[in-house]
Amino acid sequence: MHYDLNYVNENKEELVSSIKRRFLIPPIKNPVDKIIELNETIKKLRKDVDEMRHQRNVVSMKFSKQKEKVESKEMERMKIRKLMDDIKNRENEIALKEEAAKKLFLWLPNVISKETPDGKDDTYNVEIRKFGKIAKRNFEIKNHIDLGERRDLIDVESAARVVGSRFFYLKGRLVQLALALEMYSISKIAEKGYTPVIPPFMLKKEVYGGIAHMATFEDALYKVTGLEDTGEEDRFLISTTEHPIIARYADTNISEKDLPIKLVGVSPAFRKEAGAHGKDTKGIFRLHQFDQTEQIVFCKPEDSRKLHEEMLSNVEEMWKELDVPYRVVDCSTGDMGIRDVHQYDIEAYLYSQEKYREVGSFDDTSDWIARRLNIRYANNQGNKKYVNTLDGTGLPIQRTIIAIMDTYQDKDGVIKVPEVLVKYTGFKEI
RNA sequence: GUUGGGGUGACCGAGCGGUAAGGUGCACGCCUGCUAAGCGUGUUGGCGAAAGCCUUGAUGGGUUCAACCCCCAUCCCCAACGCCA
Repeated sequence: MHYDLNYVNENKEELVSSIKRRFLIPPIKNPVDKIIELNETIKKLRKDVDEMRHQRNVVSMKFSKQKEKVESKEMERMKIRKLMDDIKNRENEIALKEEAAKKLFLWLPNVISKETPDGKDDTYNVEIRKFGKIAKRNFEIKNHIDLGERRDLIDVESAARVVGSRFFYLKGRLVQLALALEMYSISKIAEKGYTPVIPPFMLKKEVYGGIAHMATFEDALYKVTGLEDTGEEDRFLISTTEHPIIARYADTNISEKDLPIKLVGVSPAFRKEAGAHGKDTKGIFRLHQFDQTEQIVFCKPEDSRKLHEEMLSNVEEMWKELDVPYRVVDCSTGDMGIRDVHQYDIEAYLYSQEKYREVGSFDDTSDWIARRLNIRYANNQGNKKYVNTLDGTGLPIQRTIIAIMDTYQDKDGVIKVPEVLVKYTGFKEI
């Protein structure tokens, strides 16, 4: 876990304003000032320690040159022992201050882009554009649960019995549809120059600590406990494909010529959804386990704007080809992730709910993650800078299935397979 | 899992108690009529205007005035054997 206090000095106003615009409640009053203050103290202590270390090195050098006879070796040794004790004390002090500063630093959100609309929740999100006509139907649309159960394609009840709520069995041709959606979206995005990746589905705690807030451990992540007798460590199931993919780059220096790195991952994701009691409890809309494809980009700061738009347009292209009505919204300050400078959501129209529902999120996290994970590149002046990271959903498989079931069912409950998927499913209807 | 061998900068690669060779790549500067050439400087991180100081050898400890080097623990990689979808 890496942290960068000077950054706080340099971005004081922006950070303070960002906290306010996001309606966040800080753990202490004026956290930004406190970090700056701690930073000053730490620097001073470090200087002391460096000075003392220097003294030790000087003596040590004398020993190494046999020419200069060291007089009273014992005295020198004693002196150094004492010096080392002092150093240890100072270092303990530094460690304490650092821990406090780190805690606050980890809490800090990213600064917000000026263009982001202000507002405390998603009702303040601003619609940017819409695609597709919402068709009139002369029969009643069945929601995916009813349709899925009747056609023996989805079984959540049995899943509830064996694991609990918010899990599912997918059956029959819906399985091929799910896999077709994975293949389709990976292929589509790979065509745009993104390298496909299947990541590990678990991460060590220390690794996860860098990516996510401690709070999310409790609320979002499932823990896999290691065997005690072998001392095997605990791991956490990933809550999004992006985490293991980004983590792979922690503490690395990327050659400038390798940027941008564009990746498209596929994996399941596991979420506790602790804050979502009562929301979307039925069916496969909000799940503890789901599948997704996801775009991840590492780039230079000056390219992030462009690539943010690119990731969004990659996915809009898919929804257009799937021919499902959707809209794009610019997320308001209170609705976006704390890592984000700027966030777009894409929402598909669900006929069964007569509403647009989220099916993708596109995050420009600037260097927020890179700063914490220490991911840099050398620019052409030779100095190291933090990369920018971006992530954007490809397709959330289960939600996309819902959208397709809603859009493509006929009055008999037969679901047509969208044209672009047929080459992956091998059949035209379900 | 067992035994053995290893982990050094963006990358490759030496040294094996006295304070990180060399090469490739990259950046900056120079040189060349042209040229896939050549020369110089820089390239772990921190503080500093700079000089400089500190730091860094998978990770964490220990021994020592001094550790990449010795000792202990952990992680990872490779080979062989075992186990296994």
